[in-house]
Amino acid sequence: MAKGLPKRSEDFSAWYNELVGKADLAEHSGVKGCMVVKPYGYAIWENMKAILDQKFKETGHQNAYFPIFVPKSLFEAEEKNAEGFAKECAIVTHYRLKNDPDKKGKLMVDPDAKLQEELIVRPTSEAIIWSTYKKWIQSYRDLPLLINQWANVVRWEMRTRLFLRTTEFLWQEGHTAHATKSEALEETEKMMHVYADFAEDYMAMPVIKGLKSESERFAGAEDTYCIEALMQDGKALQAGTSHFLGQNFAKAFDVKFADSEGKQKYVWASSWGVSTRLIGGLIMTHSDDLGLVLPPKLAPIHVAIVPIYKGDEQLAKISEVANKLKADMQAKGIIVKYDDDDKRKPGWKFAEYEMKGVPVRIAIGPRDLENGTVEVARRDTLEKESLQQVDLAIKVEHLLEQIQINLLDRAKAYREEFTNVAATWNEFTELLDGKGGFVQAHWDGTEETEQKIKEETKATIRCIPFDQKEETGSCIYSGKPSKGMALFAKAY
RNA sequence: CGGGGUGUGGCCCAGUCCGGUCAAGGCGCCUGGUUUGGGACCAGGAGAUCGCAGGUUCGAAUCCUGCCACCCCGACCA
Repeated sequence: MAKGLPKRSEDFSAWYNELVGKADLAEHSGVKGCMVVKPYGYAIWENMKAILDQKFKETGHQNAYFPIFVPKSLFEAEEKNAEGFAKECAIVTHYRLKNDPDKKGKLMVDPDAKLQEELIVRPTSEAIIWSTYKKWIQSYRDLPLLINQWANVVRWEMRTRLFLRTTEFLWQEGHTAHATKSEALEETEKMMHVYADFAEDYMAMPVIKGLKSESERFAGAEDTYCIEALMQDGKALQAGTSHFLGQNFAKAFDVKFADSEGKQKYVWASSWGVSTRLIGGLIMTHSDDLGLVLPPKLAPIHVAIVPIYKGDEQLAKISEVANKLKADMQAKGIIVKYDDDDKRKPGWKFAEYEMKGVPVRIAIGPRDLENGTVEVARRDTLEKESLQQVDLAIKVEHLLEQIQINLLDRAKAYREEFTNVAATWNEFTELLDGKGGFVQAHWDGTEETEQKIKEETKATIRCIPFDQKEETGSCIYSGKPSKGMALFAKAY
């Protein structure tokens, strides 16, 4: 692994790009905008997935799987949804290749194999799923229908960045159907909280919960709830969304049920999703100029043990101690890698595990053998201390908990420092041009104002936070009356 | 879609302006040895039709034409 990263302070974007590569998380593939998620990066996703999946099941959802292709006629059924995604769709038009008569050894699309109806590669699955729900739902007894899907989707974006915005990405999408509006709203809200809890409890990434403005709302939704996180460069990241879909899809796909009185009614819906983008958020929340910093609850490896030795005999003695400590830690559910690879020197390994964000590193050398100690280094603070081998597993267990807490505290403190209230337009622009971060300000609630602010400052309304005191004021831009504050930021 | 850039062993890249032992260097890999408390060192070795297709020329990584791909910056977006 090559050494050294660009500094965050000098070029955040280059720092991020190189970190993703050097920490062995992902790389560009030969396909435009599409990434290869490498084993170490995928292990993080698997951890996220396992926890989220458990949370979905605890909240009553079941997993299912729907096709990657959506026939155009289904896709266009819900007009707003179709319109919103139309300009970023991959479309399958043919189903066969043939040998090119003009170019030996080359293939060409067989013009005779044109599909009667084009297939859209799903950018999201509402259409295909609601066309299926029509068959599944007849009675109020079939409701609520609570389904989640783990899948890949394709959105043909102009510009991509590893994890943050790739043409193909992995995600989960929940699609639920309910008998009443209030149930659907409750579900929408519940899943936003599930996401927020996951972000804080596992990713150690504090988020702001709120409502999207109309222009930022999901195409086809009545309301979009979201969680917004703040990255170390002062830009916001939309980390998850939960949509209240009203009866839009039920009407578009004619999904009705008979209520207990036998009356036919349209069902109410929600959909919600998070993606591999969370990994980008994880990176940009905690990592430093030495590399990745991972919260223990998501780290593929909790502890790396590095032996420091001269000769096979000494290595054998160290290995004996290391393996015993490893077994003790594993018994507590700690994931330990004992790295006795003789081809790498300790210094190389130290740098490598720092780059990969392993929360705790333990070094064991001849001095430690004599003293019954080990050297314990924590990734978050880079502090090192010598600890007695006795009860090490318990100490490491506590240390991992402390690291998890510290990362969240640190991220919260950062966010607090970079969340400011602007009372005047001057303050507003100065904050956005200067330190960046979230800026709370009164907004008149109109799309025109939102658009003008975006044009002049590049900042968008990330959300109207739920957690704010009722307070009237006047719009930062137009001076018109405002019923509350919106949260602005430049965003990814 | 605009602007910029890049394409040379597995990876990073020199060389391209000015055509001629130019296919260099570093990392990695293989062999052997010495090393090991913050990215070791020595010796030897393997590995490239220089993105693709044409063209100019005695001769092309280098010049010309066309094409393709990817990256970065913007607009758009999770």
